[in-house]
Amino acid sequence: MFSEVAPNSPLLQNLNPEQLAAVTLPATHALILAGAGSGKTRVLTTRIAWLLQTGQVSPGGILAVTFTNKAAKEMLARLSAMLPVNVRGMWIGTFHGLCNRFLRAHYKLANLPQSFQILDTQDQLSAIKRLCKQFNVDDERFPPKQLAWFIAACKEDGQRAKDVPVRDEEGRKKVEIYALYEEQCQREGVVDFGELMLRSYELLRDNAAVREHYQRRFRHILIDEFQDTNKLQYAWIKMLAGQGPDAAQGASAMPGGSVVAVGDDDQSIYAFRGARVGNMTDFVREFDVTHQIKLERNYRSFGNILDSANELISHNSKRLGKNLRTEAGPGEPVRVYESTSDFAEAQWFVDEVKQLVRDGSARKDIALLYRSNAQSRVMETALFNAGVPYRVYGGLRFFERAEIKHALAYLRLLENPHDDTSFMRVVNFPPRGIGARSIEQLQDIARASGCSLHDGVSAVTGKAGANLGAFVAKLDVLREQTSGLTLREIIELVLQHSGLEEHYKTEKEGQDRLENLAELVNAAESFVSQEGFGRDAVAMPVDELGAGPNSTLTQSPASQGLDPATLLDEPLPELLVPDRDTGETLSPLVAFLTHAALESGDNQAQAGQDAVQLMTVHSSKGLEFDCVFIAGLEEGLFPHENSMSDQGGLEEERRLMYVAITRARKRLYLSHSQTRMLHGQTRYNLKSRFFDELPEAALKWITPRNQGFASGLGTSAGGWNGASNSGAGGGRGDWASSVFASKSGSAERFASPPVPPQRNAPSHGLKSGMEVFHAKFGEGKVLMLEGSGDDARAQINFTRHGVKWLALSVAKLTVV
DNA sequence: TGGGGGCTCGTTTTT
DNA sequence: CGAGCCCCCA
Repeated sequence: MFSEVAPNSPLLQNLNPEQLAAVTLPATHALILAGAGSGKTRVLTTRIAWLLQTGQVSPGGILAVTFTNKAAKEMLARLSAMLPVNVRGMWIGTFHGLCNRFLRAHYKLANLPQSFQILDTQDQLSAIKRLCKQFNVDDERFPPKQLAWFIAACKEDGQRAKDVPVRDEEGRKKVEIYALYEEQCQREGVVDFGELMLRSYELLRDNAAVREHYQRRFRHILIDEFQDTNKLQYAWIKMLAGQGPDAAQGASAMPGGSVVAVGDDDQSIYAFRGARVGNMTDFVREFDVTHQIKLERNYRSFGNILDSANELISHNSKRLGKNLRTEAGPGEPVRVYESTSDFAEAQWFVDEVKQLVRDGSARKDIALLYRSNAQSRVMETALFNAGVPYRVYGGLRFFERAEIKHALAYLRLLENPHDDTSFMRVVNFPPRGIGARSIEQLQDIARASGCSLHDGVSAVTGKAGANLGAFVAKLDVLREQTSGLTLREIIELVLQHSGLEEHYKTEKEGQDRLENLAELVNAAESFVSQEGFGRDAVAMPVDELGAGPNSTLTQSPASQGLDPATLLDEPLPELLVPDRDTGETLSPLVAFLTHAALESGDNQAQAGQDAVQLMTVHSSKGLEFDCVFIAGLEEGLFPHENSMSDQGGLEEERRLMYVAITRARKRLYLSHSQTRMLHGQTRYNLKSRFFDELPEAALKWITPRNQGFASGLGTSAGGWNGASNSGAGGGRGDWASSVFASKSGSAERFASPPVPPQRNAPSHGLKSGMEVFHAKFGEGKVLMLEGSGDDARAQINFTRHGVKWLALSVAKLTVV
């Protein structure tokens, strides 16, 4: 065991036995099931540090993959804090970042221009729209969004257009468009996110020399958030690890490195975008994984919170199996609140936050989580009115803002005039009299002669030709003027001469945009200095890539406390890729543009302030807060109605809830509302079934009884009163003592195990289709019925008042 | 050409 | 209800 090499290494101190085992695993394939808050990132980084320190591998032999830039950065930061090692030689980054690095190094073999640009989702969509227009695709039958999704899904599955099975005419057309889109991207020298992955994979698959080089190089492959990998990413890893299609052939297979996959099947919440939890079991089977370690000790939350998470997730059937435990004691109960309306819920939330802040909590340690973005509005309004600083995550990020995208488009055209997506974006921005007709004319010419829009301009005649010519001339002049300038100077010049700056100066809402453009200059400046062209994958000199494992150590091994004898410093076999001979480096501009595409930047609104954090449950993954509020826990919202049709969907919702619960360190609040404004209509929601899946003993119901709907519900039918309180609390009428079950009530507490609320046996005698009369809303027709007993509700289409949901225990209805 | 009015649609998202 | 999109009109 290598662990004997450095048994007393300070690195290994304070690790629990499972963590220690994971850190010091032998060089085999292993799966680490890392529960929420179990110190996963620490284990990953410590393992890398330990491997380096014990001389089992040199930095060049490490490949560590994450999903987000944030995770990659954190890993690098922790690592350089642990070891005085140059992180340059290691390949640590996101899947896409590493694929980009790989493709830049082998751009010729990948059949790409060295300065290829990356299309983000917006760019990809506009490229598809342009394509559809050009080929007269009916955008009713084939919405560009759907095509974009289709193409991305194909690529995630590793399928080129020719590989996609065609079943019907519609499928054939989609595949045809996919093929045309690929052609267009290739012609324009751009790649989308999926293409970064797919083309890297194909290059590894098809080029034995390249494949074997990297298989030999990467002795240790570590993957974070493995449950989120898609099919292609898993195939890519298999290829790099020498477990690809040719592995079984024996003789020709190169010895691949060890793969340590870290993940948590209970936190798999991205199936909707192609993630395959099944990769975890596939991995165990296909790599003959013999070492599996569970990290179940949680260092984040108190017992009641963990009990809730454990109990909830135990309702899922497809699990690898894992139970979080803590030594921190039970802590406070999980507080549950039921409100009458979404407004009331928001008001309660704000009041509670104010109280927490008065009691000494920092606002930034308080988070509000919700299932869908639309829920933030009412909460924001309440916070705003109360003057509580808050920050909403999600939304447009820095490099996605229109003015930034415009500036980047000019910059991209300097590097690559054939980037038609960028050309289209700014050909008439700021407005310079080039309208749809001129552009159509140009597109026709370009298509006819198979050239880029830029090259087609010279053939356009008349006034349109003159205007277009002036635009292209301006670009050409800019290109000349900026050659040899620093990145900062290039951007400043472009902002001035493109007319962007002038345009936003005169626009009345332009001040913010001008500030953002100024920020772009800053971003470029700090990219050049801080990222230092090496820490960041994109800017690495090409000749460093693929070099031997020690070539990137800046200090001698001995000076780093490494034992030279144990370093794997034999030179790697020559790799016959032309780019290595040239020693060319990427221009700072290309590097910066790549950085902008791969790292869309923070949404910097109110950053840095001590503000309450608002976000969806999805974007809360990986974060933790002292106090967490999960709001809108209602059937249809959470679990979301669109996910409830199948078992898999419901289980993913449950995992989502599990993620949400496990964000909390000290205090957790759950809330649901009886009514909610949705799509401009008041909806009457049942409380989420997830309440029925939580341990009663860990909960504390804090809703006053009988507050109900007596206070009035505006246009509603009078709504609920306390007695119909969703059956939410037993012990009705006694809320001062207020520690009781969230569901069945004290009378049934010792009865049978939790039973889902009955959803049959209506007692009201209504049926859908019946004509009814309501004192306030008049005549209507029953559309739908839900629930039973006190929870029974009917959806009724009133002739005069439209569709409404009514609580039958309250609404006075008579059958006509 | 571009702004405004009318229309539709409405989970979750990173790269 | 409100955001984003498209089309039409000035």
